[in-house]
Amino acid sequence: MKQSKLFGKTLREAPKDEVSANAILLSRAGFIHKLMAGVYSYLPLGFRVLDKIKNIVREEMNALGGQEILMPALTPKELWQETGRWEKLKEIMFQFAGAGDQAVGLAATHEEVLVNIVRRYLSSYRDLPLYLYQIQDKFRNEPRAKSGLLRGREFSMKDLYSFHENQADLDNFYQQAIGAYQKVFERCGLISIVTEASGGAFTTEYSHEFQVATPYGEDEIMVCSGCGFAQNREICAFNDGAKCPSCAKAKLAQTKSIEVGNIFKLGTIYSKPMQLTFTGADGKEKEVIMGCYGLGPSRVMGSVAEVHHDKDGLIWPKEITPFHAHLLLLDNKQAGAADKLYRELTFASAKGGSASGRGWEILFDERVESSGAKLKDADLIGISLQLIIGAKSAGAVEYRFRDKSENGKVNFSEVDQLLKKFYR
RNA sequence: CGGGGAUUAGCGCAGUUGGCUAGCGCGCAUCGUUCGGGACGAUGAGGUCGGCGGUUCAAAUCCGCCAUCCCCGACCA
Repeated sequence: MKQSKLFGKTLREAPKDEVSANAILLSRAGFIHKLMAGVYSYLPLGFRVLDKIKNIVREEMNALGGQEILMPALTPKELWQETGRWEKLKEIMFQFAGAGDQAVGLAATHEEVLVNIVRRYLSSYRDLPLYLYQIQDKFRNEPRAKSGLLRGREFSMKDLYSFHENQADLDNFYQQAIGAYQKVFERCGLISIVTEASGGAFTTEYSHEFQVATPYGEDEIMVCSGCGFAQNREICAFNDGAKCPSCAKAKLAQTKSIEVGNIFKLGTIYSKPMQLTFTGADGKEKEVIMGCYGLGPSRVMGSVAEVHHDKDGLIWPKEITPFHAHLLLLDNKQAGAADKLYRELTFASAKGGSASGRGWEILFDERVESSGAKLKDADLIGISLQLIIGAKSAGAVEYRFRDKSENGKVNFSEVDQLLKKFYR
């Protein structure tokens, strides 16, 4: 991608009123655009990052055995009445009149919609277990949207639902899901803390939240530095500095954090009222045991921006960087060489898999701008690797990792190797 | 929903004891000189001053209502 053609511009100044790092930096760098409180558009750079996060989620959900589907956001009142949630969720759900005054609502979650589908197809224990998920925008009429992407009224969510014939099978899958979630967050460059939290109305057991420590988080958790025990402060019976109830060695420390995922054992809370049953091997009809597993890609993106930045701008972890490299042309005398390198790196063989095909995602800054402006923009945008062609690089290519871990020079012919070493 | 702050050009802001044609910086356009940490000069385009109503000879400026955004709190399957 040539940067002169890239839609979206960096802003020298932070948007008025924004305070959170993710809102300021993602806006300034041209990743997102706010339409109204808690509702954002994703511009080309932001869309690339969000898409990469979603694809990581897809890979890990598929590895769990999940099958991706897509459900509607627009839903009828009658469906929600089966579980009593039309009333229960009326504060948080956008509910309004559709055609002919039919009452409809934008789904804030999808248990009812999915159970309605599954009960149509599921009849035998042979159909279980079953894991279905979607990545879709959720709508929640939050009383107060805040902190950029961290709390929105429309936001991206991956929701996985599992269906089992018994509790033991759910328990087993639930543990696998915890592992998959940790893998997703790790790949996105986040350290997630598996935190026990209230099961809410779903279960007397704890649910588990995946929390990322950051001062801009709205949750508070108690974490043991020794054994990894963590509880949401809402349910924790111990105070900051108390001895860990789990390992009895280290102390608990209170930390602000942002919840990027939350998983629940639902049991039969939905299958019972909606009559989702199956016939067991013994010929008896039983209620399906369910679990649900939420993860917010847009909130992950905001959290990464909160955690990975410095005074100059964003610092994307390599798996979700909008481009593999930011190629900066700082010396017009070398425009030809830079353009040649850009074409070589981005060239993807038509046949696919050919040795000559590189297929790297490169943002090539060939704009008519001062060198200073290009360097500033590159740091603000935060692509993991910067490749600089300028008077100082003297016939070679200077490279810098945005996290400042490494820099140096390589020959033009060695850039592909450098990329391979870092990304593959 | 309670409390606080804000709303003037695409973005960030100045301008109120009410007064002539509403300014500045960034960005944008044209030309020239620049080019390794947001270059410089010249010229130019761009505004129902958030909305509605009121006071007045006269309102960005005073008064009332409303809307929106941000922060703190409440809330957060």
